[in-house]
Amino acid sequence: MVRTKTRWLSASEQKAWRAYLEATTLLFDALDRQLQRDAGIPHAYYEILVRLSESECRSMRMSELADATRSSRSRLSHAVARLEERGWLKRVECATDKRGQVAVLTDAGYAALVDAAPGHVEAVRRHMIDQLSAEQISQLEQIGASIVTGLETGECKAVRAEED
Amino acid sequence: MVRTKTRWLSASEQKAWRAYLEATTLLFDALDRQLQRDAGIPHAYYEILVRLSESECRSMRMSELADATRSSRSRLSHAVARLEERGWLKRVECATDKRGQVAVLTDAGYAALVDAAPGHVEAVRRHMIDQLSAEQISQLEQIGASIVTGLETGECKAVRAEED
DNA sequence: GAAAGCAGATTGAACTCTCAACTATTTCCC
DNA sequence: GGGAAATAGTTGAGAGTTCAATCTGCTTTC
Repeated sequence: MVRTKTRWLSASEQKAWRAYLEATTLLFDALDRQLQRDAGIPHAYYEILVRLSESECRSMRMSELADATRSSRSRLSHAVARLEERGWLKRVECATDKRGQVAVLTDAGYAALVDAAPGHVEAVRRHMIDQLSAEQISQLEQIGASIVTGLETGECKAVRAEED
Repeated sequence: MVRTKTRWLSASEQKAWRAYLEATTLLFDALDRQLQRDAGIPHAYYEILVRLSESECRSMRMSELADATRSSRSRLSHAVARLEERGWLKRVECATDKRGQVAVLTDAGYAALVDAAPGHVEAVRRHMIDQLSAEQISQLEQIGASIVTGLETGECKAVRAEED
């Protein structure tokens, strides 16, 4: 592999990257702590409950759920197993595909979510939304969307390029 | 504790939060994978090396390093232990405070960082910087700074408020 | 100048996440 | 139709993170 000259970050780019990194580290840690303390689950598990609660019949195929939560299949399997142990959801076989599993939120799981949501939303609001102007919030949405697009469309290209 | 009415997120606030969450999840996962693959360390460890490399004598007190990397003391202890096993840094006793330890980057650690940096910076550039306009980059810096400020100044207040 | 409390750092256990390997089923295609 | 390849999902091992407990040494206070 030919090593081309590294395009280092400019001073302003580095400053932005570090601010973003620092803010995100602090914020995500704070949110994880809040949820762990008040609901006994990490944020990743909370998201699983949220997605299930928002979908038809409070259920989703494992792979859909993995995509929706931006989680690996493996991570989701482990997480769902833990949540199942608590009785917050259950797995049932998929009717149309014998390989498939469908995760279904139970009433207990829904109740747990209803319980956890206010505290979590308050934390998101206090630590993030309330710190930003309306303008910044819409900027952040745009920024997030751009990054997501880049990562989604760039993956194949990137992988291929690295193999050259 | 009196439960006041939850201030749910508006549609636009929620959209922004989810875009940010999604982008960050994807981005951090991509960066972690890149570093793990090419340098054999997670991003948190990389940051430790960076901070040490930037400081006087390539060394820092453990607690300073923990603050600089926004890491818990415990996490840092474990991480430094791993990096020490590889010979990338070492711990020496602090001259002025017998409780203290100073982490020092070794030549091998510095070499590993020099090796890892180009790939990591390329990944940050490709997945984030290149996806954003110059304006968005400066917006993101501001947004990050605001969130950090909120979390730093808000912590004491928040804790106290919750105990009321 | 001793007791009490505080600060710096580490440890171990429990838990989450990643990676690679694996099973089972479906789809592709000749 | 039948074998190769792709898809769905799980599993176990190894590694990182968190939390609470602990240990040591500094500092405050009376």
